[in-house]
Amino acid sequence: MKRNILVAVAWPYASADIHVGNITGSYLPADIYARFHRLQGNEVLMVSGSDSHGTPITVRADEESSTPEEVYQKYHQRFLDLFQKIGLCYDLFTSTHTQNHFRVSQTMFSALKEKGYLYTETQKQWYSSSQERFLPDRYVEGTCYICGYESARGDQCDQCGKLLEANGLINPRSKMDGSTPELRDTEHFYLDLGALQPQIVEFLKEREDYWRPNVVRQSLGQILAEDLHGRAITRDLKWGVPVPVGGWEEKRLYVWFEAVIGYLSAAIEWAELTGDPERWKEWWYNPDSRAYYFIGKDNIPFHAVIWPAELAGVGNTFGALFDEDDQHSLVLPYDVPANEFLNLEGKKISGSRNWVVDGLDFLTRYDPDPLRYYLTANMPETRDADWEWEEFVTRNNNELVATWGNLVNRVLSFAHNQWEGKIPDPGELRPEDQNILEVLQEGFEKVGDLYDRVKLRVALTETMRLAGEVNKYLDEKAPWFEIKEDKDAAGKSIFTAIRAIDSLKILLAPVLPFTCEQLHRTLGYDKPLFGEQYTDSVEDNLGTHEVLRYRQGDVCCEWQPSVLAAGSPFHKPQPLFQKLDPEVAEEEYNRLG
RNA sequence: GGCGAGGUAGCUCAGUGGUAGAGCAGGGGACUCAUAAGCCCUUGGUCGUGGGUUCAAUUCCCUCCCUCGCCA
Repeated sequence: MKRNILVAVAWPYASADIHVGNITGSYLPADIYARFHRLQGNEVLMVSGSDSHGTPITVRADEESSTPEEVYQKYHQRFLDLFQKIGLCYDLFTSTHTQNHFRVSQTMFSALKEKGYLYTETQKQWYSSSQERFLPDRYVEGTCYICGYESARGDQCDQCGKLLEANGLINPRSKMDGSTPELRDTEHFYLDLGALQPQIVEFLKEREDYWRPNVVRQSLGQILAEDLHGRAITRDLKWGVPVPVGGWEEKRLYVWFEAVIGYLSAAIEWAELTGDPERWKEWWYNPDSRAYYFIGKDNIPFHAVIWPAELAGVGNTFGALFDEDDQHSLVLPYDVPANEFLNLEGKKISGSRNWVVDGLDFLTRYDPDPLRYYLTANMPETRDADWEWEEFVTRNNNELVATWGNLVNRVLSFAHNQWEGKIPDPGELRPEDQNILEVLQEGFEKVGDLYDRVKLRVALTETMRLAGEVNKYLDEKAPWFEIKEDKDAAGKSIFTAIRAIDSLKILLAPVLPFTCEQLHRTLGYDKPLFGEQYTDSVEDNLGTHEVLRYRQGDVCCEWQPSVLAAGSPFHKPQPLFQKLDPEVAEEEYNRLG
């Protein structure tokens, strides 16, 4: 039975480049998951975009004497470039700065308001009269009222480590221009999480048995211990989504409230772009569809608590306001398989201290599949992991080149030389041949189950173990001896080995799409394994935004063992992977810091 | 302070109520189809500490210690 799978991927904040930690945290696992389900024949919709609003972008714009729009566009373009190069097959990677997203976000806001889950409250906040704007807490500095440290930030003191009430800072000054801010009243809308708490607790408890413990227990434990309270969802800002209420023209929706709505708005935009504007409902209004949210652990509260609260809160009111469908509620997250963090050589990744492996920079020297492989083999699914250049080189050489790449190369070279580029006809297979093919067949179930449960790291380990089994089989049969005595016997071995390789190709394809596609062509297939990525320009009343799209097209192969036929032609193999000089590890390490 | 995750062979990690596994690294061997890759054999661990439940715990419960994260 075909299933609708929504692969919802974290929205990168458009004010910094993406590094390997970001990639393995959410983007890569999402892509692997989407590719797996595409091979399964399920209806996959993978969406995300650039988180384009918020104060840091306006601050960056001020620093660079440009506009928030220019800042977000710059990084957005770089995201599109990177995602194509590492093969992230988004059905739509868009932006929050679109007319469509504005409309969807404002509808969510209005629906929550109509349901009574919003209220307003007035608070005091630092206001810079020189800049004529309210300052976010972290842009105010002053003397800590606890320890007396003179350069405490508005939200936290770096000396005593205490979190501060910004209003209490002594001698406050703006980090922007050093001027002295004053406290002013400002009114904001709040999301009444307290009122939504029972629904959230029920939502989490229903999923407690299959969610990752660090995601669900943390959230649930915290709520049960301390209860939820309202959170402001508007800001005094000019850049962002306007608040759809009269008299609120000077304020915007707070990014944390609005960005998560992107999962819904991107699906709606995708449907519009494909010319089938109702199609997003197959994922969002269909109670049998499953929504998976791939995020880093820093985003857990927003996806395990706040976004579900927004969705549960609107109920069927979103549809009623948006497209006059009051029969359906929006689908709640099925799973939030958040990853932990990736450290780098034992230390926290830090862009500003150059302790980072940047995605685009990496790809100027290495191929995407070795990156995807290493990040998957080492994915921080249950706890923080560590990127070590030495391990990257070792795994590349020992596992990709030696175990898998060499298996492909030794079999196909031998076969191509001895059978003139055609797959030998094996006649009747021997028990040992059938045995290894059965091992592979069972692999499809086992590995498939692991992928499905988002245990990508183990799925890959198990697949590589199977590659090892095929190497073993080959050494036992030793077709290079068989051929001297009995070419038919060698033909059986080689036929079996090629089928095994062709099957392994499918098992590995979610993780290694580029090299599996190459192998796929070498084996003589006409149609590709996957569709193609492409960019597109979309115009609306906010301007133009580039998007990344995916065209599934006419593909072949499903999540099934190989049925490659005897006699079919194939090409002489080219190495799938480059062996790396061990010195590379040291060179790369020396680039850091 | 509250909530949570993790502490298993030199390294990276699996795993289970019945006295521990993989890969890499280390040691030895036979072979040559292959990017000197692959294959076979092998050396490594009182499964953080102290208790408890049990016929039996690394696996369940509690204390404590260490690491990391989240919240106020």
